[in-house]
Amino acid sequence: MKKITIGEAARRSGVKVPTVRYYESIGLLAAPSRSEGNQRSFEPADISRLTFIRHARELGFEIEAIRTLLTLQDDPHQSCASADAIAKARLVEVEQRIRSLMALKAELETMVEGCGHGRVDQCRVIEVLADHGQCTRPHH
Amino acid sequence: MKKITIGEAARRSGVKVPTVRYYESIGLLAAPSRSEGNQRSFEPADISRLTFIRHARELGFEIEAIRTLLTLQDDPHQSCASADAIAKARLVEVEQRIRSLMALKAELETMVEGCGHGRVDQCRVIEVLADHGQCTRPHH
DNA sequence: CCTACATCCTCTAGCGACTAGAGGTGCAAG
DNA sequence: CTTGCACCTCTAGTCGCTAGAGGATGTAGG
Repeated sequence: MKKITIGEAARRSGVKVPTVRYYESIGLLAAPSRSEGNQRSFEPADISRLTFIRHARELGFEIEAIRTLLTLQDDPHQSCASADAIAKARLVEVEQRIRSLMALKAELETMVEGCGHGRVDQCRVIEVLADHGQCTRPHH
Repeated sequence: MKKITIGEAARRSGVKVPTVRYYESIGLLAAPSRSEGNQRSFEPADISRLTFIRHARELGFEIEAIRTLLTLQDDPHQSCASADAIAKARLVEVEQRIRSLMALKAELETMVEGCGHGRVDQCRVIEVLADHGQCTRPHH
């Protein structure tokens, strides 16, 4: 068994070194064994776990959701309903966020298009911000 | 001149009371005059400013960007180019965020659809998270 | 005038998920 | 043996608020 250093683990999993330590500190990752010189020595399973976490984070799952997903993964005989529910909830969140960002985009476009590149007193950007009634779509 | 209390200002601007104080503390809003009993007394101009801030925050502008936008608004003879640049930068950010969320949505949908509602060892949700190679689209 | 109650005040600490930096140790190559 | 990088722990900072403690003020009713 060759020792995997934290730097190596970071490179393989795509999680940054301080973040690996952070995950250990909050108990998301079990504390690995140490070398004689007190340096962390990871197992291949830790790399998988870190990769799992990174991927879930990229998908926008919160740490607490990931914690739940990881305990599910650790016990493969459990029902998959919780995992499903977590993913579905995240999907709803993402859909809502997209809708809200689309409305935002429309408003920003109006602002930017309306900018005559002159002085501030004729600037549509400032104007729209100052007076919400100017928004073409009432979205918030 | 009738005195506008912080509660009244919050109600009129849609910014919460502690947030109004927070904005004052970071210098986004000038410190208002005080009543005999040391209570804040706002002017109508403060309400406009708070509304401006709230609107800009809803559009996702960062506090520092809003600070710049506000100084622009305070001096209407300046060129509108900075305001324009800030808005455009925000637009680009929003567009990128939308694209990334769309990719995410697609991946979450695959996960949720693939869930057979059985046990974890057959669960696509867990599986996809564990092994990124399973992603249909390589987006990150 | 007194009391009840809402609203106000300041101050500190906490949230999530890291990130940065100080100050020190381990280890491998030349 | 020294150079220099990677590692260690610990604390504090980031952003934009939010929560709570502990106390003062303002207002309406009796």
